[in-house]
Amino acid sequence: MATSSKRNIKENSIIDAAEKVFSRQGFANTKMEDVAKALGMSKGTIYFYFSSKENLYMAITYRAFQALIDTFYESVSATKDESGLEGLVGLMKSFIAFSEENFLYSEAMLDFISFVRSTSEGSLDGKITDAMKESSYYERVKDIQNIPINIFLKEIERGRNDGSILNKQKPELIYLYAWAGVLGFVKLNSTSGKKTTILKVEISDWRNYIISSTRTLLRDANA
Amino acid sequence: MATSSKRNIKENSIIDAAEKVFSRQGFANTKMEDVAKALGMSKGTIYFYFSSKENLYMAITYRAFQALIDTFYESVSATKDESGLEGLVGLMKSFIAFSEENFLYSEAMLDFISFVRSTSEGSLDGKITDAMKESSYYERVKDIQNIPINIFLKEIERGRNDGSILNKQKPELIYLYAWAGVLGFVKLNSTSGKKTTILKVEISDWRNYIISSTRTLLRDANA
Amino acid sequence: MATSSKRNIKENSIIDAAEKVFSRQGFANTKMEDVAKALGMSKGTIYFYFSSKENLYMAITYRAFQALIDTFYESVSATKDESGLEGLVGLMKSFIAFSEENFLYSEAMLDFISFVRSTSEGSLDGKITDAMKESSYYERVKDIQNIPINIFLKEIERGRNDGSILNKQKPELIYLYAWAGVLGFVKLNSTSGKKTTILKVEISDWRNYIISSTRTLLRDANA
Amino acid sequence: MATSSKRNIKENSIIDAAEKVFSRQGFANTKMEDVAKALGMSKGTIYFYFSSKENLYMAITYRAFQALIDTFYESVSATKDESGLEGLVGLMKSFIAFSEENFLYSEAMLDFISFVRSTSEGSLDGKITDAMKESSYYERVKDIQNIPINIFLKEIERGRNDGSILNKQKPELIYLYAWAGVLGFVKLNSTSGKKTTILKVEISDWRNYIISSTRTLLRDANA
DNA sequence: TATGAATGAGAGTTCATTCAT
DNA sequence: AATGAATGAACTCTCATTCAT
Repeated sequence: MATSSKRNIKENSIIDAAEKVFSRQGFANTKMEDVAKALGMSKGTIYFYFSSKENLYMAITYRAFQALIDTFYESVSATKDESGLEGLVGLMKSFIAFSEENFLYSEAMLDFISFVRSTSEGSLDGKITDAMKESSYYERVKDIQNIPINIFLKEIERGRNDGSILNKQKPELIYLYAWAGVLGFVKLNSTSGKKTTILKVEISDWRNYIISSTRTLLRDANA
Repeated sequence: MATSSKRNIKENSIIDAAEKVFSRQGFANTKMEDVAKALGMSKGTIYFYFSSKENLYMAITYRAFQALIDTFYESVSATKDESGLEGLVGLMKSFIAFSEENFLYSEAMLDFISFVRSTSEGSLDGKITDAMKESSYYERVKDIQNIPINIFLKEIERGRNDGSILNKQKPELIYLYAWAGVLGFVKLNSTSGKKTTILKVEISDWRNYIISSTRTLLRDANA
Repeated sequence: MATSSKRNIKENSIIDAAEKVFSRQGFANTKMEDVAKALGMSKGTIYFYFSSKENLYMAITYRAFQALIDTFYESVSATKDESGLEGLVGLMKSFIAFSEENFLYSEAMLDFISFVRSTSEGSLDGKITDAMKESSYYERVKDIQNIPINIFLKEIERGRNDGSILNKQKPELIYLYAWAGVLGFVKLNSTSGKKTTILKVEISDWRNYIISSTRTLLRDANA
Repeated sequence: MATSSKRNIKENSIIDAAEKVFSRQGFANTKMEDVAKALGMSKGTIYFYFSSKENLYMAITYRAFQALIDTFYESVSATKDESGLEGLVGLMKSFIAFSEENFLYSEAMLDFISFVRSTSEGSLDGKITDAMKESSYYERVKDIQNIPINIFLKEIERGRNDGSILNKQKPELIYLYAWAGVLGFVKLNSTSGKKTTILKVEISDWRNYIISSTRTLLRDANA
């Protein structure tokens, strides 16, 4: 445990640094050298902990899912005394905040699902496929990727049971719609630095509108 | 004029090929060599017409905006006898179809606005900035980038005037919300190859739900 | 033809240089950079002509077999009026001289047959296998690898027919025995630089003994 | 002595493991890590006992010569009541069997003599030279490298004295000829895995032919 | 205009060796 | 004695871009 946790600490510090550098420069524009420099260590050391750049990214992806799961559980717990609708609204708020604060995580999760979708059919480039799949984190991520979705679906069910959600669409569809809206929101805002407006719209107004639309749509039995 | 149009023809054939190759393999995974091969010409020739890979991408971006503008005008024209709400719904349908059929265009437009947003503050990597801005297409794209938005906004106005749209939000906000939803939709579906479902949801159901939500939200005075 | 031969000239000049550098430093100890420097060109240019270091080595291997074949044909032609035994002796002399003058060729041919033997059973390391087999020269070499052997075997047959060779062993066995002797001879002499003795034995005496043993064994009906 | 022998035991177990791994994968393809893993110890520990990878290989080389010497002595002892010719034939049989069973030893001995020959003139790469010579085993090997040769030569002398060997060539030359034949034999058979034929020739036939040729040549006063 | 050739600055990865404990 | 970490120089191969003709 002692040894193992020491190693874990180091691994985590590497992931920490990698997150920062990838966030700033993007995955493709970042050399392993950059990550090493940010840590004051040598490239070789990073490879001692992570077998490849892809694997390092996968580790970040794993963190991303874990963090989202934590965020979701916290949200659910905070709204457990309110209606299911408010539970869902809480999830949406959390999701938006999470995605804005961790754009890299948002990208990583998207990359992952794109990757999984693409490879389940054998398209895409062979080498990337292998590099990804050989990552020790790949399976781990696969194991937890659906947890956020399930949390979301459960809240929909709760809202239907308590009558706060009248929308009759398939829960998964509602999730996809919500996810897409959040994804588009952060994509359009990304690399915006400290900007607070886009197209003369206050980003906070947009954020609020996503929430209010969610309410509107969930309450509407015909939506 | 004669020379110029000859040149234009050549340029367009290069863009045609580049679109195909980029669509298939993605921009980053495509070498200039690949584009040249697809054209049966040499790399050098491409550089005779396009100063850089970025510039070529910018040319595609320009086409993307042009194509979207055409699509939007056609939609507006096709629904000019219907209500403003239906005009907007028509735009949404067109937008979705356009994005699905031209994922590369969708990406290019997103890249462009991300780029513009990022550079107006001087963040991002220096080299890309220069390469992009030196592109002869850069200014051209800047000139037309807002036309789709304006078309969209005009339909909202029309809908408000004819009473079919009761939603009181700022038109730009409605546009952003719509754009984000479509963007998320295609992003989550991209690289899906021939898949027709995601998370057990029929993609066509999702598409329909985007439309019906649009109607719901636009009609709702409190949304 | 003009273009093609120009390219061929360049390719050959690269192979020329590579031969020299590999001969001096060995394949493994030579960087592509070294070959490039020897040519006064850049690494990239070499990769323009040869897809990999392995492929360059394969090109050398191809040359090696071609050169041996030429040498054998010349020898056969020079001894066509003598007995089959003398024909074979001539081949041996040629073989020895060839191997001494072109140690790299000797090594390359040995590597090739070792490689072929090893892969026909699927042993060896996967990556090397692929790199080798992807070489455009691989198939070419396969096509000609047996020609020297066949020339050798034909001379044995001729010698049996004219009564100069009485040895009754399987021709292939005689070839293997001869090959092994020559191989061992050059291996033990390799990297000897300008040395003329080994173990106080004059190399020329050794060379002569190989020849005389060949005669002795071929003439002997009981050997 | 106690400490020293403890150390010796450890050293030997490392050499044991290294032999296995080098035999399987070859020296160049083996990482120190692989050897460590095979031993269940760390790389650092290996470096505690062996100053370098080369040094470890030198230790193996030393073993190789020792083992060959043992083998030769045993053979001589087993044939001491037979003629000198049969003694030599026995040595050849042993040599062949030894080389086939210990291909790594065969390679190591060849590398050693190539190395010695090359450095006595200062050719070859500087770094390897230093690494080799700094090896504590280097001198040890030098001290015993000629023993197998001397054993061989003594048997020739014995054969001449008892009249069983009529061949008048310099003994060292006979040794070189024999060594080369065996070396070529194992080289051509190496990496052949479990193959029992080469060029449609049974390897056992080849083996037998080497022996019978030896007899033929040694008996022949004019060879 | 067009092309084949050439360039050269990387980029990821490897691994023998060293070091701190 | 032993180990896990750390190092950093190599090394192959890539590819946008440029150049000479």
